[in-house]
Amino acid sequence: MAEKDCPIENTFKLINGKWKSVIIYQISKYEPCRFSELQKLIPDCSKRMLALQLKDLEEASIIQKHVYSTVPPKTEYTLTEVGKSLVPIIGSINQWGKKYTKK
Amino acid sequence: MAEKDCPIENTFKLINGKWKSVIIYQISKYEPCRFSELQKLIPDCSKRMLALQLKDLEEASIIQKHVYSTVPPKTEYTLTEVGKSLVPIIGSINQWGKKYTKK
DNA sequence: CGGGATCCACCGCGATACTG
DNA sequence: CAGTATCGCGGTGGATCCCG
Repeated sequence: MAEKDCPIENTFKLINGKWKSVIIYQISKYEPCRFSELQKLIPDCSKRMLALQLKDLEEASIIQKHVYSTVPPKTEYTLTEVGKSLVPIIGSINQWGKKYTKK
Repeated sequence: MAEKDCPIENTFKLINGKWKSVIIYQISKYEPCRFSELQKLIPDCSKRMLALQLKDLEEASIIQKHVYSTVPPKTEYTLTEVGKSLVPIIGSINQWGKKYTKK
């Protein structure tokens, strides 16, 4: 019998969403990151998606948003401890991809 | 500048699809697995989806299908070397999920 | 600058039924 | 037993415009 609620599935829900893992990875490399920085780092992710994914990640307590209420506005994203604990996993996924993903 | 083609994204394409990672995990624990075994192990995954995902994984050379042309038919799924190399990663995802995924 | 709101196209996925 | 075929809908994500 399979375990009733699957940690794998739950975890995937968090880092899935098409861009979340990449966002976490980029933030881990360059944090703190501004919104516009992330746009440049992940050009294939639309502005809308980036905003949505960041919101999801924030609600999942994986990243933290710091808003500076200046004009023009400025925000910075950093990883939480939970988010940091995810980095090695994403790192190994990255390594695996380099090895086994051809082209 | 972001790397042009992202290994993370590529890898996620492989193990994504909602059930693939769970399928790999279950096969790694019980291989060789029959189709009906996997159905019982992952009851939330519909028969149709299971078939589709297994086909994807086979085409990605992550699993191998062995068909016994008997009556009634019998198939067994096993991991390839590539598939096995994925197991530790999925394992750590599982561990992470146990820790940080509440209820 | 850093988003949110709205509209819409696509396709992932379930339900059901059929086949070798 | 181990799949495939067809239908249909709901969610995901892109394009565009707006707003503090």
